[in-house]
Amino acid sequence: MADDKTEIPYGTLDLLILKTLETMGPMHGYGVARRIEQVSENLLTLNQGSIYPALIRLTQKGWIRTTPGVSETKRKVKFYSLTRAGKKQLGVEIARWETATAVVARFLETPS
Amino acid sequence: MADDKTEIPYGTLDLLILKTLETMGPMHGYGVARRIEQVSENLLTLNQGSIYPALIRLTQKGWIRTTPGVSETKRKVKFYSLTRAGKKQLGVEIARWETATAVVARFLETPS
DNA sequence: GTCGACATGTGGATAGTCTACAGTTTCCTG
DNA sequence: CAGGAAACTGTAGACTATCCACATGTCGAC
Repeated sequence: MADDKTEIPYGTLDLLILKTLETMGPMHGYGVARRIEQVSENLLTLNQGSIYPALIRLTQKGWIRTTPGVSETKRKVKFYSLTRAGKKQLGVEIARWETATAVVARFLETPS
Repeated sequence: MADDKTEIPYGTLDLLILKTLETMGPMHGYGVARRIEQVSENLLTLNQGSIYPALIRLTQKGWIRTTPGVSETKRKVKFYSLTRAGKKQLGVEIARWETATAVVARFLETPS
């Protein structure tokens, strides 16, 4: 039991959030979390304890910005959206991820 | 700023070590580190402070075993080799890595 | 009015990397 | 043969990003 559960690959949450905002436009945190679970077909379960600290971190770095608004369900929420710096950062993160996977792939290709 | 330097993707060091030992047979820690840097074409720089704790961790989990020996350069070294459990674990780690990359890839495929 | 889903947050634990230091052995060079 | 470089093993402490568990508040439905 228990542990076929895949967790967010360490360090990729920023990437996933930025990409989600780029794809979907402004969203509130809860919605981002839902979207991430949905796209991953529930392979990833995203705790609140992960998403909000991450959003705060990204805001502090200037990659996303919040604007107050009202959700589809009429609740007051913070909408997060990509800044220009965030869009640039997304490119950086994608490149980093691709480098990382390429390196690991090179090991796995090696025949035993 | 400064760094385009790629670090070991968090959590993959075990995988890289196990795979290296599977591919190369018994090696000492220093050799494993060198091999990892070499295969990655120096994209990854593996600190001693990372490799030895990892080797100890893997030993404690029973995935690798040490035998004393002598290196090609005539120094007394510990040779590390895969145990049967380690070989099995390697399969687990590979599967986990592939799941993780597949999930992230699904996000990146999404057109902006 | 209260209950459940929506929504945002915080505190502490955990884990795996990093930097930086410390030490031994063998070979090479002057 | 002294001294240093390179091979080789290790430890301590910081840091970062995730996790789990808890706390708070809003709104619509019943």
